Amino acid sequence: MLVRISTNEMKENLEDIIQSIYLLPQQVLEDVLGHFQYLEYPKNYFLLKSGKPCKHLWFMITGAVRYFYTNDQGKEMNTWFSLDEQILTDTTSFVKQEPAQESIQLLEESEMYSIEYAALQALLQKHHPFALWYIKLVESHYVSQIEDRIADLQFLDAKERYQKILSKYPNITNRVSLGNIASYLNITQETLSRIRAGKL
Amino acid sequence: MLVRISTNEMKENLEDIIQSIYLLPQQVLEDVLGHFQYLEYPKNYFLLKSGKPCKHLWFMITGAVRYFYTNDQGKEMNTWFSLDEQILTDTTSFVKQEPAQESIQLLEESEMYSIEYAALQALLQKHHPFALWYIKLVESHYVSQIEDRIADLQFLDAKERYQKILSKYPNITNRVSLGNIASYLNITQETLSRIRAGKL
DNA sequence: GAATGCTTTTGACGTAGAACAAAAAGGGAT
DNA sequence: ATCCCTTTTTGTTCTACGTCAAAAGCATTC
Repeated sequence: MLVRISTNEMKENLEDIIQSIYLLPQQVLEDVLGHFQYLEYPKNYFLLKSGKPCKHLWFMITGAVRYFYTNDQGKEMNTWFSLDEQILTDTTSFVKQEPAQESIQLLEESEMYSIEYAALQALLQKHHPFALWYIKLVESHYVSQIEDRIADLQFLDAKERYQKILSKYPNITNRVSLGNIASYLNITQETLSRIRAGKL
Repeated sequence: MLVRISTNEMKENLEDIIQSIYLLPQQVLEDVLGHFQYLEYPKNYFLLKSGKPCKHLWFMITGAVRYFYTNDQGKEMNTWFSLDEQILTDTTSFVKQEPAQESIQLLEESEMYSIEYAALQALLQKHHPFALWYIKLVESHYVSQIEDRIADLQFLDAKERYQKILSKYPNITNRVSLGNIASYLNITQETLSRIRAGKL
């Protein structure tokens, strides 16, 4: 499923998000916006399958996705959730254009804008302000989120990590199954069920 | 301790490292090199203390450092080691210029080049190619390393993580104490000692 | 509303690694 | 060599969480 909407309607949402990262001159902004596409995808759709290079950077407007690895025993292990207004990509695969080790799957029907790797690279070369914009994006999106996550994994136990994701996404339990959350927390669903029941 | 060496001597090492990230036009390169400083610090020196904003990006030439948090109980917990030719900074603190949550301490006498945050920002605004250079730096240094680390923490047990750091830094056991490595692996030194002895 | 298939909960038991304690093994200095 | 101080190893006990198994809850569909 893929729906295009009018350029005007599209611009409003996306423009705000882009300008909130780093203000671009009007002329650069126009050029940039022209390279984004509006898309709607159904529940369970794969934005990215492991083994393929990640060719897009997505700006999700509404929806929910999970990132996951498949381990040697074939078990899927969630590494991340993003709900609603978030920037999505497999950073490692995207920046190197190498096969991704993880997959990105929708947990709900979702709407988003996307830009292709090649278009992004061309814009970086063409517009100095866009390069500065992208630096801000990488710094704020990739880096800060990810470093937080390391500290969590290293210092918090299962219960604390559960509380933390609940405070980040208070309604996550209504949108993501217990099994998926347990996988993200790297505990079994039985253990998460007991944490939830207050037995741990 | 702080030693300045001649501009010529300095340039050679640093220039290679910089150009290996992304090739800069000669004129931009000169401007950039002029903003780096050569430094030597003694063992146990703190490049960064938690609570202070991280004002520098360091290019270590030789030496060894640990990154660590201090938890609520006052226990120091290592999050990372860098040995020899590595780029060092507390990314989160550096990009936001906010107080750092972690500290960076030398484990050996070390030599490095550094550039200040303000100088870096000015160069990014001034030179489009330097902005492209910095994007490469962030993508390769910050992002790839960090994402690997998450996968390790999430999917590998203590023994596997130990083997992995050994394969990254084969001689790490000669340069970093067992206690420091155990803290990085998030296990006790007793457990690491047993892993080393093959009893686990 | 019975049947079918997911998701979540509960129970019993096993285990990796923590915590605590104490012994052993290395270095330097004198 | 001897003393002192740090680092590493060994032994014992304890606990959070995993594993396996089964039951309960909740939707869909016929």
